[in-house]
Amino acid sequence: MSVSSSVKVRCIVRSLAGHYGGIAWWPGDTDEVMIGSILTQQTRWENVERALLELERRGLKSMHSLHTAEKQDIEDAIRCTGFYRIKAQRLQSLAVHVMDAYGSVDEMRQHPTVTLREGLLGVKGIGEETADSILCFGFQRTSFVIDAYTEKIMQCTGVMEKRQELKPLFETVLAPDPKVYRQTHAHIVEYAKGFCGKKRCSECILVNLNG
DNA sequence: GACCAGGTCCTTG
DNA sequence: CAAGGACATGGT
Repeated sequence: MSVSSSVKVRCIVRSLAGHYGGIAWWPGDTDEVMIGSILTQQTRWENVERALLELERRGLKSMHSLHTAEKQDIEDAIRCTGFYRIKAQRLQSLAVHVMDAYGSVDEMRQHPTVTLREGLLGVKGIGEETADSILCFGFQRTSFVIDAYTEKIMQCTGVMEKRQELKPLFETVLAPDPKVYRQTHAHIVEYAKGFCGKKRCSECILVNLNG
């Protein structure tokens, strides 16, 4: 990673923090974050919230209950998030992984981030973004989430690193504080939804926030 | 009706 | 390895 990229990212992070300040994001418990991370794949958050309510109503909003639930019940509960069949499968695969490898969500907390991440990535249907979302927002770890918004903003601001390079770049720049990681990602999503929609993403983030 | 949403996996060239 | 398609519903 080049020095100039680090400088740019540092500047962007600071600008976003100054603009948005501290915003609460994903206050839910660990089980809810794990489930929501899968449901939100390629899906609007408002639809995910409805599915979470429906899962709760059916007593399925936990790794423990999903582990033994009927697949059909899960599908019915999450239909409104789209890709409901594959997502039901992914939720159960995650639940099986959690229960088989650790016995419980609470037991997972005892393990180091790299171990948890490796395990999560081994679950079919959990890629880097979903794994990092779970670690960052569900387990309060310093594992930065790179999503399509982050990638797009980086392109708009002339940070040339490829997607794979962005995670280490941010993790070099950010203070090693879980709260900073969560807020920075939240800031990026907030900004992107406002300025990086559809076609024109020509406005530079630094101009928008500072000029 | 077209197009997109906080991805991931599988198949091709 | 990069690119394209599949998975599916709901909102603009």
